[in-house]
Amino acid sequence: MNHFLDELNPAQRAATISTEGPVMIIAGAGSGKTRVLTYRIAHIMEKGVDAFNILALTFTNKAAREMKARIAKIVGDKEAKNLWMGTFHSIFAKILRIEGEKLGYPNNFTIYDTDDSKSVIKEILKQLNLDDKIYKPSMVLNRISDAKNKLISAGAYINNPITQAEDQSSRKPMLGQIYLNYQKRNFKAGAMDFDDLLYQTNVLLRDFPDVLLKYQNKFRYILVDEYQDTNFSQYVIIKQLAARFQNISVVGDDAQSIYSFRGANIQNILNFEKDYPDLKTFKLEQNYRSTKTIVGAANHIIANNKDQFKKVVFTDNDDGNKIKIIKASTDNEEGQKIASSLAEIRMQERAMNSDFAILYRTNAQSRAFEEALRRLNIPYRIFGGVSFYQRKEVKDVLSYCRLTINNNDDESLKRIINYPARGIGQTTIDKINVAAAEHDISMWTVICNLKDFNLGINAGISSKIADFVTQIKSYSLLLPYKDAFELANQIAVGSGIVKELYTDKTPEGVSRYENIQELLNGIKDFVEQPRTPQEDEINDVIKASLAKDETNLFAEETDNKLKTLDEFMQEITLLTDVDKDKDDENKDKVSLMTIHASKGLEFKYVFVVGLEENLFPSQLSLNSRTDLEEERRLFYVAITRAERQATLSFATMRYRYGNILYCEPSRFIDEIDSKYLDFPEEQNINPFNDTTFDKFREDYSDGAKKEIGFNSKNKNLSTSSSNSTLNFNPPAKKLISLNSKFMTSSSTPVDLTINKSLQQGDIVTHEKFGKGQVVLLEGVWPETKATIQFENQGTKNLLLKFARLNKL
DNA sequence: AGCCCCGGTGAAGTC
DNA sequence: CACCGGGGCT
Repeated sequence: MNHFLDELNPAQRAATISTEGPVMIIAGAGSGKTRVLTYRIAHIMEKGVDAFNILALTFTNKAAREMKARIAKIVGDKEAKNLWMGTFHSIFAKILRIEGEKLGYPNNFTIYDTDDSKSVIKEILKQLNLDDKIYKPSMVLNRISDAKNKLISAGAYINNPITQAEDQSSRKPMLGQIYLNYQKRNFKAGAMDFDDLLYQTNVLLRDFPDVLLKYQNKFRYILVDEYQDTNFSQYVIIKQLAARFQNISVVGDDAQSIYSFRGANIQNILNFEKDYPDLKTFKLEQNYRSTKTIVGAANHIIANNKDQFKKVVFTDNDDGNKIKIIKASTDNEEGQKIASSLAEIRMQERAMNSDFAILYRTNAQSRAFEEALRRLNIPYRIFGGVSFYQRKEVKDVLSYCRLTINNNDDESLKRIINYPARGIGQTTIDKINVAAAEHDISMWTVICNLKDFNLGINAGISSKIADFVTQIKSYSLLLPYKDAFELANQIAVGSGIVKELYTDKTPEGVSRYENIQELLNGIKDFVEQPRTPQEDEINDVIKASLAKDETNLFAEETDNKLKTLDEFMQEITLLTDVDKDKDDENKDKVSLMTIHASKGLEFKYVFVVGLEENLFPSQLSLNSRTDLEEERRLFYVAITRAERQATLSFATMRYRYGNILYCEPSRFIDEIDSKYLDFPEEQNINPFNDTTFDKFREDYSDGAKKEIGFNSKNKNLSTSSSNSTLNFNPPAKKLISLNSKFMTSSSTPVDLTINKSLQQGDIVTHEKFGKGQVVLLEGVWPETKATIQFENQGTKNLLLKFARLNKL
């Protein structure tokens, strides 16, 4: 049998066997990067290194799983299982579960998602009496996120003259204070946001040399995939961990760096060379994935960027088909043309649905393709977009789970303390919230000791709150004894959510009910899968800490085999879009996703759609060269996903933001040498003549200008000279809204004396419904309901204490 | 206490 | 156009 090293070309082989010391591998698209990474790990293990001593950081959990499976085939399942492999976020979340108590976090800390974070920021704005129009929560969160990814603490932020000057000049001087409060609040709630997982890991490694040493010794070999997309915070973690043994290898491709918006920094590659002067660098330049046409076109595209490493990607594969350009008149037609082109290729090439991907710049573009595919009965799966875990009903159940695990999780508490309705109103919740903020404690602590706070909450509501506390406590006590499925099921039923949804027989209600079932099924699957060794390790630590807790009387009886709810929650919060694919992997479906999500994947046939100026490249990227270059790298990533054939499409008109927008083909199409391209036939264009294509573009932009010519008033609304918008504001609609405004503003106070004395048969007038007759009176004042037959508006049931009536 | 309707506002990519 | 928050309605 061949040894696996024999499968490699000389460059790959050299990169694979150079296991000691710092190594940088610059790997072009499709050059066998994953194979090298996999074999490197296998090779290190064959040399006798224990899998427990190897840390591999990948971009998705799915990539980690697949790589582990490949390694298992070489070194055996048992050994491979012991590897520490996963995304930065999931690996360091696990380490923080073990070590976080040193930083004052509970080991069952909650991970706040972006919604939670924004909600916390909104509260802080309220508390500080700041305008959320000026301090937009998403903007504030971005700013905090940036700071954390640069390892700037709240204190440092406030004391830093540069950030202060920036915030002063943007009229947001309180950002530092918000950041400080945000950290305090999250800490108090025992919660970390995504950036904290990296930031707090840095704090841990900085402030606890013994911990640093422990992990330096543990992770003797460190491998980082997609290194071009790491940010400063990640870079420092790696640098610290590798400092002792220096067996650090990074694999990346500067041409595929597409995440600068979340702090990724190409500079990390350059810094790497500075940090490790005795670094060995390898270049993988032979592409095994794609045809000569695709590789050639991709090289052509990327050559337009100034910032790049010298690298020549080449292939010995066939020439393959030219890259087809599809022109559509509208976004919907684009969907149809892509779907039928897909069906045609599928038939001609006898391809599977799963051989195809449709890649777009923004999630909002997916709709037209979904519709067209559905019409042709082509099964598809869509990655990203609104996640299953974001659905209201799912989040409700998960909030119960989160609060059960971490009672201090204020965000979850607020969500469910009155859902399903149990008579704890907004006023009460506000009081609790204010008290918690004042005393710097969690809302849970307040409601557990309600008597001590004198909040003016009456006995009735107090007892309802006490019931709620008892209920959650009963779940928390069960955590160690029930598996995740049993407990989640008990929570879903016991909370009343299942009942509430079950009684709702509307289509939406049924679908919500099904989503809860799906969630529970997912938890069941999770419970049935055995733990990995790292998960066992973390489990031991958490269970040991539970045993220390004297309030937990039965901790020593805990069944260690049990996969518990807290483990499930950890797992799902850090899934990437690609990881979240719930479908059976074997199902034969077309993949729809953003180009960002497609990174690292490959498909035989790829459609890159929406190639229009201001969409791709995005208009937000047009202000700076570096942004435009990132956009171009994104296009490079898209094209290089294709093995056999790539197709590009654009529409000349599309709906966006409720307007019709006329579009011009993307400059990126121009940037490809036309010898690689196959233009639409009806245009009768000589594909070997670039100037003809320029003309073709001008025709479209001219056409657009002509068509919107009558609407010149609106022209100045558009952001670029070549795109114009048409605004549709039907006058009729305006009138209606004016009318209703008029009606509500002229309202008069309700005369309750009249309402109280109404009798059956009385004739009344209502300012909205007109004239009518009382046909029925039910209930005792002030809950009296009247059924009134209006002359023109039909029969209405009105609550008399509210209804604005006059007696005639 | 919730539901509904209105008007205002925003609109890229993600762990 | 889609989403959200506010305020009116019952």
